Amino acid sequence: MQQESPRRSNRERSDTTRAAILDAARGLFVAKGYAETSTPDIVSAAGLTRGALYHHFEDKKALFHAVAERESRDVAASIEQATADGLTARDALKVGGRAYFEAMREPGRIRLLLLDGPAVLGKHAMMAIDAANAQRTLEEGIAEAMAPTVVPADKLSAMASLLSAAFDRAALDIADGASTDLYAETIGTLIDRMVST
Amino acid sequence: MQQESPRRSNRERSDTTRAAILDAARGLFVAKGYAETSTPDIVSAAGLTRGALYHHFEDKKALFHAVAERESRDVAASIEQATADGLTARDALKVGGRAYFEAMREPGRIRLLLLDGPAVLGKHAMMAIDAANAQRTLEEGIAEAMAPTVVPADKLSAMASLLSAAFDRAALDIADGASTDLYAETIGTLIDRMVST
DNA sequence: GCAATATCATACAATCTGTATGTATCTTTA
DNA sequence: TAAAGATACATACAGATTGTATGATATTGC
Repeated sequence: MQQESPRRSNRERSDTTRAAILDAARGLFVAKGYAETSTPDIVSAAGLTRGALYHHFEDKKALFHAVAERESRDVAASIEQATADGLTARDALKVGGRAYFEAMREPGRIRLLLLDGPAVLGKHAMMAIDAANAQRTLEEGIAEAMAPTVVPADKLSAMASLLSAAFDRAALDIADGASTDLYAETIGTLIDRMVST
Repeated sequence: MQQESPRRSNRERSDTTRAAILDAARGLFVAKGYAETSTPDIVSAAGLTRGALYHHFEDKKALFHAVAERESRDVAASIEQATADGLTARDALKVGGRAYFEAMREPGRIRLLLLDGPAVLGKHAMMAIDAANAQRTLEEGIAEAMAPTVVPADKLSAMASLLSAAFDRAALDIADGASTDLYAETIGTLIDRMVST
């Protein structure tokens, strides 16, 4: 019979309990929503107590922030991986969009990142979480796709924001049963026409 | 000195207290958000007690639903008024969009309809509230603008959804300080190119 | 090895939500 | 029109939740 773990470093202890809390919280936030999920539920699912939770996280909102942040990083990683190779800017936008749809099909991400996130953390915090760079990536993609035409920065920003909103809505509709292919094609046409001079 | 109101019908009593609760709730939901607003706060602001609130509304969520519904009706009325005259379908889309931006500048509407609404009531309930017809109106406008080209229903639905998402995002960005003219122009171009055959 | 600190559990105070109950006012009807 | 019932609203209560304060145990630095 093995000893339970005669000596674990603080770092190691913190990492495992933080991960346990994050995992349990994510599961419940996804299943019941942020508001309907209680901290007793979370720590109970994690096999801990509320003391651990409030030691590692400022409050319930900070815990949600950490969950959303990790989720957003995972989404960003999926997209980055899909668009790694040498594509034209226009194709990179389309391929990245499809990768985004695919990533957002992971159950719960819609709720975490598109529904509860903006309400709980505010639009500004969600934008900061949003890979912190999705907007910039889109702007660069659009600018490159429209080259050599030069678009003013504010106009470019507006186009990127609108395109990003379209991607988000597409993910929502797809989660509601709409066809991924239909939306990929519709957005593809939208991109083509938007960047055409 | 006037008598306070020696006799008021039940209908009249209900209407005034319902309105008082709705007004107070709207103000607090807008100022602090749904989650941070307590029912004691609401009825205190309305000069009533929680008994009245729970008599007229099933629960706090139902009260929010009523507030959001009224707000959405007001927005829809503004748009309808702006697009009443005989415009081409394409222009009606643009004018309607601008009217939407203008209507959404009314403080609080962003938070009620675009941030808290989807999280508190769910995407489905918000779509049902959404004038119940905004999506349909957009679909008709797009179809008419693209005539005589005939677009399959599901594709039309996708286009309308994406356009609606763009309008929502534009309203959000404008509330954050972006230029209304810039977004009106950018979306106008988007519409032109989207409906061009 | 011992003080200092980090990790986590337990206990507590302040709210908040929804319901149950009570009272006054209005409406129906015999 | 007077009693009976329904409606409008206030008050009281039970259960649950959040954040904090305090306590115990394990780890780390000196």
